[in-house]
Amino acid sequence: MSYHHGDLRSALLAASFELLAEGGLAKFSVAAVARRLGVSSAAPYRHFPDRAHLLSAVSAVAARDLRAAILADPAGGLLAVAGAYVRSVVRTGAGFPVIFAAELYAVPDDERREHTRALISTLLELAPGPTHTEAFRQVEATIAVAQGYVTLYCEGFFDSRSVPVDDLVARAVEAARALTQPGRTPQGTA
Amino acid sequence: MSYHHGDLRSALLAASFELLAEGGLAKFSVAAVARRLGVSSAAPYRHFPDRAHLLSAVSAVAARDLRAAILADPAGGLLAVAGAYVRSVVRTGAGFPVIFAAELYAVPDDERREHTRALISTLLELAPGPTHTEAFRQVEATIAVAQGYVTLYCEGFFDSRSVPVDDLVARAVEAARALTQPGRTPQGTA
DNA sequence: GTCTATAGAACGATAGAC
DNA sequence: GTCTATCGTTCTATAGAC
Repeated sequence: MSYHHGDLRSALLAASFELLAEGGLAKFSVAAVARRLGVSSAAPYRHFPDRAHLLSAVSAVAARDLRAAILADPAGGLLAVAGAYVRSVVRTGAGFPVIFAAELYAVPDDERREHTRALISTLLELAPGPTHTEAFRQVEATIAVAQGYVTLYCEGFFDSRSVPVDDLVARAVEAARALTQPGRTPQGTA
Repeated sequence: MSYHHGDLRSALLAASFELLAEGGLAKFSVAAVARRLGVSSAAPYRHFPDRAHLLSAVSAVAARDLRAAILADPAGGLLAVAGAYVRSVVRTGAGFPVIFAAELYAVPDDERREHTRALISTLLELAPGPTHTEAFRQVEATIAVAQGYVTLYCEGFFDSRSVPVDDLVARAVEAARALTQPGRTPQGTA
């Protein structure tokens, strides 16, 4: 080992996203990240005090980038949320289950908290409303269907070779469109 | 240790579901299952040759029970699929990501394959169609939204104390209703 | 059919050399 | 700031006693 990197911190984050995209949180480990970069397993601990803080930094970047992707999507509104979510998360492996991972709740990282707050705020602004509660439900449903497609895709339920990401995005957007289409009657489960 | 069980095999399956419901696949391990039952970590290997075969048996039971729950749901059709899926999977922890886990693909277990085949078959029969392809897409979307709600719920995105399972089920069913409502125009993403 | 004991691997994290 | 080396833990799986 003789790796001298200019910015190991950034490299660790990039490698973390690679690992997450390939195998999800299950395959993520500090050791694996270090291995991928050709540095010792101790090196990451110079930049992050422990595994949780590394994941927290990953969460912050994921939240920031996801928000940016949503705002840049020409579809706009919740359709942009669904489309950008599926496309981003399939690529980075870091969707809500990583961004809001339970193991991060107790990690005091102001930067992460600021980025996740901004993300949620943006999501709510993109929902048509009319009430705050209703907007929240619309965001919920949109993220749920997008995350659902991502989960099934990443777990191999779709044949990833025969279903390109673009098709997956299209299906999620189509589902999101149906979810918020006006004229339907939201009533009980009976 | 002095545990003599009449049917350790069944107990191992039950304990596996408990673990999955509490912590998902991440917290599942043969050792943890044994620990929960108060038996030695070697005991499970008398009933299952390895971890993959234990999980395969879990998958078979999950597929069978999920199919039964769907068929027993008075809502019928894809609404029953969404409702029963959310309710069952929140309780058992074993949804599609477990039933069709990638690590099971190479495990030759005829019983599991038969149960999963029957499940898929039932799902397709419940979709309104009209074409086979369209039915498949409808099932996909329904499972995606149901799995999405489950994922967000289990990852703690919802406050599990303030959102009872019944509410979660209701929201998923409502979303599924929107997904298959007639009159909408399935077109491209533009 | 369950136990004790153990081998071997992966991981989180730390100490100390450089 | 990275390395080597190491400790303690958890896990999968096997061997052998009972």
